Amino acid sequence: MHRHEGHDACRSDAPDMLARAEALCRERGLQFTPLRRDVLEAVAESDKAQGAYDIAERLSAPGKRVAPVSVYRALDFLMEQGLVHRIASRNAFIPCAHGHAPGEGVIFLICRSCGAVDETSSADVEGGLERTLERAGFTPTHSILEVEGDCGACRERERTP
Amino acid sequence: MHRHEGHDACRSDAPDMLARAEALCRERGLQFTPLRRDVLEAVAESDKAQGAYDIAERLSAPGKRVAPVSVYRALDFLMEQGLVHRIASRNAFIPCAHGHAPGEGVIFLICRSCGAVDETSSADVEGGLERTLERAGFTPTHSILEVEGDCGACRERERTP
DNA sequence: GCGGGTTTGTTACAGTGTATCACCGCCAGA
DNA sequence: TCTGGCGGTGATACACTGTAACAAACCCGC
Ligand SMILES: [Zn+2]
Ligand SMILES: [Zn+2]
Ligand SMILES: [Zn+2]
Ligand SMILES: [Zn+2]
Repeated sequence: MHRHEGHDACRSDAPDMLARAEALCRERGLQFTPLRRDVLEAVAESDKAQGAYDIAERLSAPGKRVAPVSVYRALDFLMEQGLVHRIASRNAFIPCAHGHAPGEGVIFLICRSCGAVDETSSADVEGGLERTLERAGFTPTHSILEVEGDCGACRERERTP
Repeated sequence: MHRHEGHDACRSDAPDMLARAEALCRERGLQFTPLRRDVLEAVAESDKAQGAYDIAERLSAPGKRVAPVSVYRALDFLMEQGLVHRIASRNAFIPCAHGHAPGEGVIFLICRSCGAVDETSSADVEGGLERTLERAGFTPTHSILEVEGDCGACRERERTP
C-alpha cells in the first residue's frame, strides 16, 4: 500500500508509470499527448510534491517555453484519469503510486522535513468517517485527508546526527 | 458537537464568540485588539467560509480601508489561538464553533450547494488514523480532514422543489 | 479535402499570500 | 522624564497560484 519499500526506488517506477498511463488512455480512447506525457514524467521524477510553476519551468528549455496554463490543463487531465493527485495544503502535485478503487479514500502523508509525500489508505478510517457523516446527516461527494509530520526515514536520520 | 442544533442560530453565537475570545486573550496575556475583534466578528457573521479579501472588503468603509495583509495577520493570530479555522480546499476561513482539546482532530463538512461549513469530530476516525500512521511509521504533527458534499438542509430542500 | 471536436499557445487577468519598511503606542528600565 | 525595545498596524510592493478568452494547430472520420 505504500510507495516505498525501502526509501529509494522512488523514481524507479516512473517509466512504469508512463507505460501504465499510456495503456490507460488507449483503453479509454483518450489522447496521451507529448505534453501530458512530459508533465506526468516531471511529476513522477520526484517524490516531493511539485508546484505547477516548478513543472512549467522544468519543462521549459531555452528554445521552447511551456506556459503554466498548459501545465495546469495537463494536470487537470491527469487528475481526472487518476494518475496525479493534488495536495491541497501545499498547492502541489504528486504522481499516484497505485490507482484506487473508485470512491476509495486516500490519506496523504507529507513529511515536513524531507518534503516527500506518501499515500496510503485505511478501511478503518473510511468506515469511521462514513458513520460519522451518516450521523451528521451529511452526504459526501469528495474528501481530502492530509497529514503533516515526520516520515520514518527522517525520524531515523534525526536520531543519529 | 455540531454547530447547529436546528439550522438557524448560526450567527446568534457571534457575540458569545467575541466574549469568549476576549476572555481567552486576557487569560493568556494577549491583546484582543479592535482589528482582531473586527476580523473575528466578520468571520463569525456567516457560517460560510470567507476569503481574506472578502473580509478585508467587508471591513473597509469609504473613509477607512483595511488592507488584506492586515486581515491575514489578524487571522494568523486568531488561528494560533484556536478561534478560527482555515479551510485548505477553499482558501477560506470559518469561526471555530467550540474549542478543541489540544491535538483533537477536526472534520470539516463543507456543503457544496449552500456553502456552509460545519465542524465535527470522531474518536473513531481519529483512532483509526492513529493506528494507520503508527503502522506506516509516520509521526504526525498536524492533519486536515475536509469533506465536501450536501448538508442535510440542502438535501431536504432538494427533495421538495 | 472538409468540417468539427480536441489540444495547445499566448496573453491577460483574477485570486491568494508574503516581504519589507515605516510608524505608532505602550511600558520597563535608566 | 527620557529612551529603547517590542508588539501591532499601515502601506506598498511583490511572489505565487489559478483561470478566462481567443486564436492557431492538430486529429479524425466523412
Ligand atoms: Zn493515489
Ligand atoms: Zn521525511
Ligand atoms: Zn473548531
Ligand atoms: Zn447546504
